Amino acid sequence: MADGASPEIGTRRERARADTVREIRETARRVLVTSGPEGLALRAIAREMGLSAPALYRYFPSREDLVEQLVADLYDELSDHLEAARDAVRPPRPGAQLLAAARAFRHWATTHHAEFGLLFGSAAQGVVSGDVAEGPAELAGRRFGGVFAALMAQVYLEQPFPVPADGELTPELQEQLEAWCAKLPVALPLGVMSVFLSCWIRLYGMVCMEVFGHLRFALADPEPMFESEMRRVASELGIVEDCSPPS
Amino acid sequence: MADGASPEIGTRRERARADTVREIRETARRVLVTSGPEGLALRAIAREMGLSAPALYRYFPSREDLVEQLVADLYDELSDHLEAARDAVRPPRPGAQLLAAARAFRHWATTHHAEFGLLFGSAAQGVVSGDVAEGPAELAGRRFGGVFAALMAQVYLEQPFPVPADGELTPELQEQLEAWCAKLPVALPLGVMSVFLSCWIRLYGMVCMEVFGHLRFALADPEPMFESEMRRVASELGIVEDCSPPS
DNA sequence: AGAGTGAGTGAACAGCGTTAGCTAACGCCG
DNA sequence: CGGCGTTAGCTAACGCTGTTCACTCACTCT
Repeated sequence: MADGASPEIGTRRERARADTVREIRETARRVLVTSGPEGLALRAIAREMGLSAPALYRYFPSREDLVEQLVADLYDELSDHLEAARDAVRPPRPGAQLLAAARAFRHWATTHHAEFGLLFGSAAQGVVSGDVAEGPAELAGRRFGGVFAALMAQVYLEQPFPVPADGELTPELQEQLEAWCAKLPVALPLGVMSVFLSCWIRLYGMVCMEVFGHLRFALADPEPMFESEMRRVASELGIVEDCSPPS
Repeated sequence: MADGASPEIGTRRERARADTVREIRETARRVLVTSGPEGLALRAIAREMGLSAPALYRYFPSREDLVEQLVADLYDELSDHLEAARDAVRPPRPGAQLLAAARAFRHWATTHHAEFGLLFGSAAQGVVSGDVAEGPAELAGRRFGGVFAALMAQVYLEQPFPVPADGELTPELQEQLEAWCAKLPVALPLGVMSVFLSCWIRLYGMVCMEVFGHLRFALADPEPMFESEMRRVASELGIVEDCSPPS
């Protein structure tokens, strides 16, 4: 999807190279799921595809770059998953679609622990890097976030839900939200942005806690709590459609 | 605090050993902050205290156990920090204390990135381990959670806030919450437990996203958003006290 | 005083990311 | 078709990691 180059382009060598790069990414993906984020070693990837480790340096300048490419691939895969769930909703009302995407997010996370850990855990570049690295991972991450943002906007535009007026927000928060809004394609009331962030925080928090095991102190099976949270969020957004999960 | 043994106890050797263990833990802590979670190497710890790496195996059976001990220490330190913030609130109304603890949590997280990453990131044992390991880290983690749980209970007992009735909860969720409630010292309505979890999810989600950099796509400075979230949560809990941060 | 225990050591193993230097095959151009 | 430059891949090596083994030395207890 992001690498949508027709296979007939470029010289023979360039095609072979592109194939190898693709194979490396697929193999890395496979090693990730079988060995976990900690076992994602260059040598393991090379071994898996019958290469020596230094050979990979012909294709990626360092392990970090390879991992970043993998992160981008995973974000894309996750985005595809969300969009598929969104588009499968009949009738296509934005509210139901938003809930479907949220459930798809949790489903993907719980069935792809290693991948989720790589994307959203602290192992990513997140902990320390101060400036916003404009790599492919960042780009793919934006696409992922955009899926939820677009749905949220549609929900609001179709049927506005109660939102704090600009005056109710702290001046500091207004400033932050305005700066963000300026980077977005469509302008929405600042209150909508704050509600979107709030909802996203709840979804992220819930799923992260479940996958990282920080909910086991209370719940053996977090799904009912997840559904409860979704219901609360949905009611805050004025979503009145059938909220029962598709199961 | 957790290791409250008087210094006069045990034989000479036992005291020396306890001192060394303590020194190892302190050194590990120091290495963690200077080199990050990835740089927390046995050899680095040993080097820092003029030892060879294998010497540490006299005190900890593996690096994993040392890290677990460190996690427990950090949980204790964080709990102390929260309790100090809680106890500094005058007058000591539970609502204001809960807010103070939440702010102290964020403050500790943002000023202790490496430590927070070790406690709450995916690098911990959380991603894979299926069963609940009853190590010292788990115990210290429970103490940490207990600070918030106790405050929440006090807030409710002093002035009950609106809470879903048992009948409004899914049977599955009721079951989960009852199982949890059975492990707790005091029994509270299931609705309170669900609201507590919901609030904790929001706090955890907000702080995790900020520290792990998953909020930079929107906010350069997440503090105003954090305060906004706290205000929302507080109003849900019927907390009407002065909500302004102490700054 | 002699035995035993335990702390600490260096050497070693397997694995990691990464670099350097080499070989051999490939594609292109005259 | 012959030669040349590019490039994929290799091995060897460096420094790092966690961990084990065999050993020494000092301290403790009988």
